[in-house]
Amino acid sequence: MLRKKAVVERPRTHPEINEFRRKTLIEGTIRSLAEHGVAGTTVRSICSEANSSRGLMNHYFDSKEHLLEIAFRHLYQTVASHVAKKQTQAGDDPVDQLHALPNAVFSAKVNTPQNRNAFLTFWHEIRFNPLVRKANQQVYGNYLENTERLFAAAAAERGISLDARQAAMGLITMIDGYWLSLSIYEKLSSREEAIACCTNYIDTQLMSPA
Amino acid sequence: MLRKKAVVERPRTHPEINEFRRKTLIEGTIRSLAEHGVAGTTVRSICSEANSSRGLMNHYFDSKEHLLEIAFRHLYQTVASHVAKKQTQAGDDPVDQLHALPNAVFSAKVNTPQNRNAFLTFWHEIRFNPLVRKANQQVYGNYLENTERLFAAAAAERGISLDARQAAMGLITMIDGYWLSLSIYEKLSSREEAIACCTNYIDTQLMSPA
DNA sequence: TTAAATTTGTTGAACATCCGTCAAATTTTT
DNA sequence: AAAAATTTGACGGATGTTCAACAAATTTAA
Repeated sequence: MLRKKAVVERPRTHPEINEFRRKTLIEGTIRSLAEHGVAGTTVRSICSEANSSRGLMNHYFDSKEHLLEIAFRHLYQTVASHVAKKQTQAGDDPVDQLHALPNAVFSAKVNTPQNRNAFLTFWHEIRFNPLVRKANQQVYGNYLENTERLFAAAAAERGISLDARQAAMGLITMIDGYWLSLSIYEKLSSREEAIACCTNYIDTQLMSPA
Repeated sequence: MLRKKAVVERPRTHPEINEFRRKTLIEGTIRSLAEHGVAGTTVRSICSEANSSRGLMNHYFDSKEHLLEIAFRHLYQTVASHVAKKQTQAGDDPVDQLHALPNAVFSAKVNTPQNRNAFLTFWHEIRFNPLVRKANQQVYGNYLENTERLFAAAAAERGISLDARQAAMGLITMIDGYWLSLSIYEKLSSREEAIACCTNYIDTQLMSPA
C-alpha cells in the first residue's frame, strides 16, 4: 500500500523560520530538562528534541546559558499567563482572585509532569546560571508583590489586620511545596489536595485573629 | 622561632583509615553539591573537597552514583536524628512532638545554607539516580508515617476527627516549601518565619472542624 | 625483638567518550 | 546572484573509570 510521507508543517519564509526555530528550540529545552535533568540536557539533546542540527542552537541563541534563561522565562510565562487569565475571570473580589491562584497553578493544563520537572531543574539552575537567577528575581518579585496586594486588599475589605507580606510568602511557599511534592512523590499527593490545602490556607489567613 | 608543623589529625590504623576516608568523601560530596551543583560536582571536585586523590573515590565506593546515594542517606540522617532527638525531648504529648518537628528542621544547627543547597540538588537527583530515588522512598516513607501517627494521636487526644494522612502530607509539604524558599529566595523568608508558619499549620489542623 | 612477607592504602597518567562552540561547506529562500 | 538557513566535522577541554606503580600498615617467621 502506498502512503504519502507525513508532511511536517514547516515554515518557508525567513521571519517565520526564525520564529519557528526559536520556539521549537525553547520547547525542546524544556522537554529535555524535564526528561534528562540538568546534567543530561546538552546542546545535542536539546537540538534532538527540537529536530534540528547541533549548530542551530548557536545560530539562534548566543549560548546554551542564554537559551536556558529564555526557556525559563517561557515556562514561567505559560504558568503566569494562565494565572492572570483565571484571576481576571474571577472578577473584582480580592478573595476570589486569591482563590483563583492555586486553582490556576494546579490546573491540569499547567501542572503537567513535564512542567513540574522542568521547574524543579530550574530551581536547581538558579544558583549556577546568573541569567536564570536574574530572570527569577524579576519574575518572582512581581509574583510576590501581586499576591501581597491581594492579601492586603482582602484584609482591608474584611476589616482585619494582617501581615500581607508574610501571608503572601506563606501561600507562595505552600504552592512551591506542593509543586515540589507532586514532582518528587507523585503518588503521595494530588493536584486536588494541593488546591484544597492552599485554599484552606488563604481562608485561615483571612479570619480575624482570635 | 621554631614551630611545630601543624599536625593534621589523620588515623593510622586500617579500620580507622577506612572510616576516615569514607566520611571525608561523603562530606566532600555534600559540600561540592552545595557549592557546585549537580553538573559541577565531578569525581575530581569531590576528591578535591575531601583532600584525596581521584583514585580514592573508586577505591572506597563502587561508583560516583553509589557515593551520591550514601551521601544522600548521610545528609538525611543528620536532619532526621536531630528531629528525633528534639521529639524525644518534647515528651509524650503528640502535639508537642509535632511542634518539635519544624523547630528541629529549621534550627540553625541543621538548616544551614550548605544543607539546604545540598538537599535541593538531591531533589533534582532523585529523578535520575535510581539509588538515590530508592533511598528517598524508604526514608520519606518513614517520615510520612511517623508524622501521620503523631497527627492521629493528637486528634484522638483532642477527640476530633482528622485526615491524619493529609494533615501530615500538608505539614511535610510546607516544610519542604520553606526549605526550598530559604534555599532560593534566601532574603525573602527566614527560619523563624518558617517555624511560625508550620506551627500555625499544625494548630489549625488540630482545631475542631467548624 | 627484628626482618621479611603480605595485605591494604594511595597516586596520577592513560583511556574512550562526551561536552559547548565554531567555521567552512552546502542547501534553501529571496 | 545574493542572503539566510542549515549541516557536519573538528577543536580543546572535561568527564568517570581503570590500572600499574608505589607507600604504609599489618602479619608472619625466625
